[in-house]
Amino acid sequence: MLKSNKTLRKLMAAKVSTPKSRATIIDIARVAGVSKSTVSLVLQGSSLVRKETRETVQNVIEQLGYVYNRSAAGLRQAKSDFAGIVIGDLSNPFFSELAAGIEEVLAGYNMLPVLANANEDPVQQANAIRALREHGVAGIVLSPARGTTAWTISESFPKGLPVVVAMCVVDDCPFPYVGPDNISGFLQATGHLIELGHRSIAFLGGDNSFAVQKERIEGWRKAHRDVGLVADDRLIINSAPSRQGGAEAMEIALSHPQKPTAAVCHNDVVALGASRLLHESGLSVGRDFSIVGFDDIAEAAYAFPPLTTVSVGTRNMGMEAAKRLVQLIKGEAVDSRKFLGETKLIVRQSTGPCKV
Amino acid sequence: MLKSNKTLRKLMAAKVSTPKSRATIIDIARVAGVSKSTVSLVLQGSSLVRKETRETVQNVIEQLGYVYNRSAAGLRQAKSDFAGIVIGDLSNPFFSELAAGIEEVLAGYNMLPVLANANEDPVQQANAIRALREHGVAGIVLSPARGTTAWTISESFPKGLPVVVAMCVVDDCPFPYVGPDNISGFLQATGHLIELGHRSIAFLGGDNSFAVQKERIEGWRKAHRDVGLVADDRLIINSAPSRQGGAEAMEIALSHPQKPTAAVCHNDVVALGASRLLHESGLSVGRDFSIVGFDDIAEAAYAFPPLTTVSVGTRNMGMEAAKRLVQLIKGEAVDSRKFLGETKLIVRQSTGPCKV
DNA sequence: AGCATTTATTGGAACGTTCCAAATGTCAAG
DNA sequence: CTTGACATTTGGAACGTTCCAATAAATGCT
Repeated sequence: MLKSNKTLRKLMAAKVSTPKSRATIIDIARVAGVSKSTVSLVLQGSSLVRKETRETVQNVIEQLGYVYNRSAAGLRQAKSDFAGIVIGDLSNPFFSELAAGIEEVLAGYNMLPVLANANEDPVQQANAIRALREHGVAGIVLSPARGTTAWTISESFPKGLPVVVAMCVVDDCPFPYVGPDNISGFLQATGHLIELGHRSIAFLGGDNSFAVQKERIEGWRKAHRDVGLVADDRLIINSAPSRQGGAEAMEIALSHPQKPTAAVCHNDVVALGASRLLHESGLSVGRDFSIVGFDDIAEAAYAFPPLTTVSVGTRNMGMEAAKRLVQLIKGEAVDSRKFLGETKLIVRQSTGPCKV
Repeated sequence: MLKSNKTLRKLMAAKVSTPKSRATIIDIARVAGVSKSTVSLVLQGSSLVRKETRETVQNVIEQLGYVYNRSAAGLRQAKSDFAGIVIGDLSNPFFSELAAGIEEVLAGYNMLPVLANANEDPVQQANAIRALREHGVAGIVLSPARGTTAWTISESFPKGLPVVVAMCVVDDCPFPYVGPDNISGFLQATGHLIELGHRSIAFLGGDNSFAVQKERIEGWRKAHRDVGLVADDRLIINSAPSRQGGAEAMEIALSHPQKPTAAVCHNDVVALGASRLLHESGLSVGRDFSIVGFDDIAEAAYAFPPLTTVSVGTRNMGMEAAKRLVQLIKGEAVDSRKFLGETKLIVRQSTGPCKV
């Protein structure tokens, strides 16, 4: 008797056909009195099915509360409508703006973004990418963690997977890139200081291990050239791209033989650190020494004094990144391999006229 | 000859077995000289397979760069490790903080958040939920769009799907809820004004169509009661929860017979609108009239003058929501059906002592 | 009436996993 | 040498879709 076990299971399964789990295409077919193939055609909006049939099927679908199973479909046809986003930290407004831009464009193509947090750590980043791949995302927008090299990247991605790199240049990387226009941003920042009468303007923070550094320094140089001045390379002071680094760099700047009266900084965090050191040294930021940051992070406005900085149009860059990803996924030509977002100088109170 | 078409296809498929698309469990099995079942067992870390075998298989996996196909697995076993997040707008820092909190907890369970934007529109919200369901998410955190009713919600969700409602109460809704402690928040806000000497404090913005309104007004009342005062209901001035609404409400307040000297507002946006109107009327916010907002959106700090407001610990609420969602998914008991986040008064410059 | 063409419909084989029942191999005890 | 117990491994049937080739039905043409 125990042998009938299997048959029994089947029987029971048949008995309790409708109760658990979602209805399938086959349930629909049975109720509508057509074949599963027909239901599938209706689902795909094919013009092959007769109007009447389509309507019958659609009614049954409605009635049974059927929900399409995309995983199952994805198993058969290769395409997926997930797009992965790998970023440092969602709660950083810089990244969430980016994500929002991506989401907006994706939604226009009925795609859904799947988020993965890399925490600025290459190892976590690799895991995140793997998880995304396991889920069969159609492509990935990657905002590389620091220390990511072209090699790391090529390691993580199989040949065919569409990828767009955002915000942070990786040298020799074969993927389209979307990021801020560093040159123009630093041109604006430095130009602003020059207009205020400053003639000895330091470049604080970062070092050449950052791919963006070259461009940023180039912007600083160009601003000088444009008005017939020449930037003094001795005023480039490297440091870690952190608050601490900013403070250290400023310390060096203050006792520098070239006596800078102002500085542009690698980013806002460096600027904030530098600003604090000035304050602690009894100098008034914006009066005794002018400082400009880069990124326009939320904190820049909170700071004391509110930081003059360069905003990089983060949301728009997210949109551009997503646009390119979709093009890649569809196999279309990509608008341009390198998109540089417009930058905008935001004048607050950390800059003022040169008093020397 | 044309008839051999099918066979030909097969042949070709066999010929070019490895080139395109990802390797499968079967490819691994073939190379490792075991059955697909064994590979599957290895993948699941089963203790049934011999150590040697496991190692062989793992080597081959490594070697072929095999990537697990979760959709395929999901087809067979019912569970998914996607969790849906439905929110109004990612670029609103209020929501992105929430999402970040959710992401953090989810990551701890190796789950991935899938984002869907409802744009504060019930129709888009329903679509978003449907899309998420089609993708087989294991559960959803929903921050309901305005106008969402218990009925709308029950309409969108099948019986079994785990759902946690966040940030915005929906009456008679069977799902666990996580949101700010409105009563205590308004208690703090109003208490702050009372301490500053204000005795005629208006409640600006919102109306009873907002589920949260009752609680917020209750907080305002309680603050009065706690010090033996009695709130004057005539000072409740409804309006749309927008900048414009805030300005309108403030206009009414200014010509109000009860002459309020301060106001608590339904949220920060209302407060900002009210603040601007005061400014335009030549009154100094913080000196001539005090204003407190609610939410502590990023803009609150940028505003002129920086807005005194109540922060609701958004990120933490995201974490609590995710925690409950996971419990629901696992079929465990939920910590509590209703979690109220701690609120914190942030004093900036839109409030000051009563001068009357 | 017979055949070709078009229009609708359909069964079955994929897709890459997991699960089950069953098969195999090894060993110890009877 | 059987038998049973245990440790490993395995083939095949699911899961819910899509695609293809084949069928069925309806229509047009001679």
